[in-house]
Amino acid sequence: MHLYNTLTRNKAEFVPRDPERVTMYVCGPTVYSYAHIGNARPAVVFDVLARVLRLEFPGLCYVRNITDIDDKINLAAAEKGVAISEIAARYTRAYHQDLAELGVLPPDVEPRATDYVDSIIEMISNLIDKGHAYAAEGHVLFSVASYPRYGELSHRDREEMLAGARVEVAPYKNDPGDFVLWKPSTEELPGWSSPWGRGRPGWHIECSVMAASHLGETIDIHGGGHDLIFPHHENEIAQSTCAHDGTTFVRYWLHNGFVNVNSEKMSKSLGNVLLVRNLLKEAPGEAIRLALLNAHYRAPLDWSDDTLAQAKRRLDGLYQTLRSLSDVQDEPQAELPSGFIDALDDDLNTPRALAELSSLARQANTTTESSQRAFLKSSIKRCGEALGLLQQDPARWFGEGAKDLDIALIEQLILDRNAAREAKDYGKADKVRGRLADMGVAIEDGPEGTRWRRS
RNA sequence: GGCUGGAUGGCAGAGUGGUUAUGCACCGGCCUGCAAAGCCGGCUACAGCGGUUCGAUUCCGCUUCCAGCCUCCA
Repeated sequence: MHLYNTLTRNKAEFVPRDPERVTMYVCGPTVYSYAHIGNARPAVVFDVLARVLRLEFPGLCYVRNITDIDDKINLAAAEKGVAISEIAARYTRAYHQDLAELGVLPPDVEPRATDYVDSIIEMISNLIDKGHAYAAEGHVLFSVASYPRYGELSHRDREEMLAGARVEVAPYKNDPGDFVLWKPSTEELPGWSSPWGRGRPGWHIECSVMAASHLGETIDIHGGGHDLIFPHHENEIAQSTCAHDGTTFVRYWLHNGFVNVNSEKMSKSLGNVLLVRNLLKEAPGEAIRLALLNAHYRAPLDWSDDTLAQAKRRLDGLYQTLRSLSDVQDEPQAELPSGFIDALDDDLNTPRALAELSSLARQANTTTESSQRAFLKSSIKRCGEALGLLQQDPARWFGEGAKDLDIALIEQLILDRNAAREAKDYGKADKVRGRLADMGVAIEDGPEGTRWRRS
């Protein structure tokens, strides 16, 4: 498999340090509000990467953290008048629910920052001892000047960064680029006692600590949103590398592109933040997942009014094919077609993989030979599995068993209509079909009788 | 200002130095009582200007436009 590494700006073959235990860390959410589509993208993308890696490396250890200590959480708690822990718990739960709807499998480990404060304090002390950090006015800051390779990931020069600085530099910083490892907490804010007084961790340190705790000093893959390249990941590199005496922190850096909404950046000030839970009212989670995978993960994805509907219709077609294959056996051990594998092995090219999947569906729709149909069904299901799609029963996808539909009535109406057709009373037959259509039910007459689906 | 990455058909979105992406929508045909689904075909796409080349959407340069990051936003 070849992956594009942000650090080298090149696609390179992925060769794990230890094929028995491939290590991947992805920056998870800060739990201060409901997940939006931009949070969903990395979750889905790296879920697919984990699935694909596991095909070759079953010993993959995938860690995705929850950052449950952060000033944004504190702010949300103050605004809503609830306890900070309650905010974190509430949105962690919501995050899990939303991702489950999108077919995202849980990572192997999901550490929470607040469980690692002792280790965070330990790493900070270590950095101070080694001369990479210093305490000032209750804060502890990382000294970027002590790490000459700072800026390597984001391709930034420290001098140049200063020229473009938009923010006032805190007076306790030795260097404007220094960032906070630890900061003091007031009485009402969550805090832990430390050698520098009661306080809480800064933003970046928790990921360095959790990654090292579970995956060791060097990890194979580290992923996250494109915006995290600077400063978050740049700072993680500096901290981790310095704390571990120069040991390589991450071998492959992967970053997913942003989701824009109608060509604009999604932001609270523009009021165009698309929450996963709201999108789930418009379409099934699987359609959202497909929409996310329809673009290459590194490219920006523009979410327009049409995006979800297109994905939904495409899934309709795919499930239609699976439904027509319900008479043949699915072979769970079937191998993935090479074209499909090649696409995913090429820096996780999901659009190309989806094209392969569509091609299999077309073949399945064309052929009548039953062993060939069974083979294609198995291939489609295995491809779907790798992408986290097409795993439900087509009947379920098309709405049978849905609570808001009266199945018995639908079936009775279909019987009525077929009786009318038998009697060549097409006027009545069409009238019944119209009634079903009003209920949101579409009818399909086939050689094996009439079937229906949610329209 | 600095650093990245983009500009592909009605829409979404891959890819390639010369041959079909794929999907959605639309149009025509087949099938069907009619539809739907499916199948077959169509819809003459690669921002602009130069250069390299037998040949460029694909390589190089320039221009225009767009997006992201520049200390706590996935």
